Amino acid sequence: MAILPNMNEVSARPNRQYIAEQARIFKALGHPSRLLMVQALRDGEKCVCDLQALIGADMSTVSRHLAVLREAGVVRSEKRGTNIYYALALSCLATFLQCTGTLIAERIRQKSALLEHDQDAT
Amino acid sequence: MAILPNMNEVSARPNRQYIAEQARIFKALGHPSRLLMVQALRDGEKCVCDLQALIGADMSTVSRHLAVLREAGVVRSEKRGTNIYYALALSCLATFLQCTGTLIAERIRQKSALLEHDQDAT
DNA sequence: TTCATATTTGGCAAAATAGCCATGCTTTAC
DNA sequence: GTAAAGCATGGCTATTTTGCCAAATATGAA
Repeated sequence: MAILPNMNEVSARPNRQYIAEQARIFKALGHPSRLLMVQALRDGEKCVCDLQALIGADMSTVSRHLAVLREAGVVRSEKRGTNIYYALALSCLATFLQCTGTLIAERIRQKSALLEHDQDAT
Repeated sequence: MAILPNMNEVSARPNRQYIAEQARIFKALGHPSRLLMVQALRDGEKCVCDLQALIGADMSTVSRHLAVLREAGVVRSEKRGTNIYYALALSCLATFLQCTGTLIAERIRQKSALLEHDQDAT
């Protein structure tokens, strides 16, 4: 029998492959264009053309970004007719986006307030 | 009054700064060494020396990684005596790590099974 | 003060990433 | 069959990231 990763062991002391895969997910999400596409996919699947319109970059660029997301397992793609439709494949992502979103909004708010204060002082 | 980001607007149609900040968080987490440190910090704060022992890279490398995490707002640091202690600053991260962890463990399990199957066939 | 310890920062070379253009592939329309 | 539409991929350059060494900084001990 092959050496299978033990769930408990994984949780306690993650092995290299496990960490690498998880980092891959974060890395895939760590680009504005890719994150924007993922945000959009929360509303439902979209074809590459839709996502290209959203990003406004070359089709080839969008396609590569989608490949990164797909290979990380963040999205999945399905071909129907002449189009390829992408959809979210990481259900728990929405919650996390919501949470960080709230935090970031708060941080941006505070930073704006700080800038305003500095302007008042000068 | 300064233009403050509106929460509703942010949720519906994220602006550039918002997306960039959120992507920054993911990017920071998208490196095996940084992710490993963050995983370790779930157990509580640690000094840089602890984290260096965990990663096994040069101290300067670890310090740089920590700076990336700190600037993204994933961790915060506090100086006490001659040490600097790092702690998680993104509470909702633990849940997401748990969720993706389960998913990844399952994927790795399936891939292992596939490899084993291929070996049986050859 | 001087020394040792803990951490950050400057600087550099190697590696990875991003984005564009041109090209190739696949499916539908004609 | 040919043409067109929708995506992916090869290939290239510019930029960014990574990781090390050396040097700077800060803090506590002697």
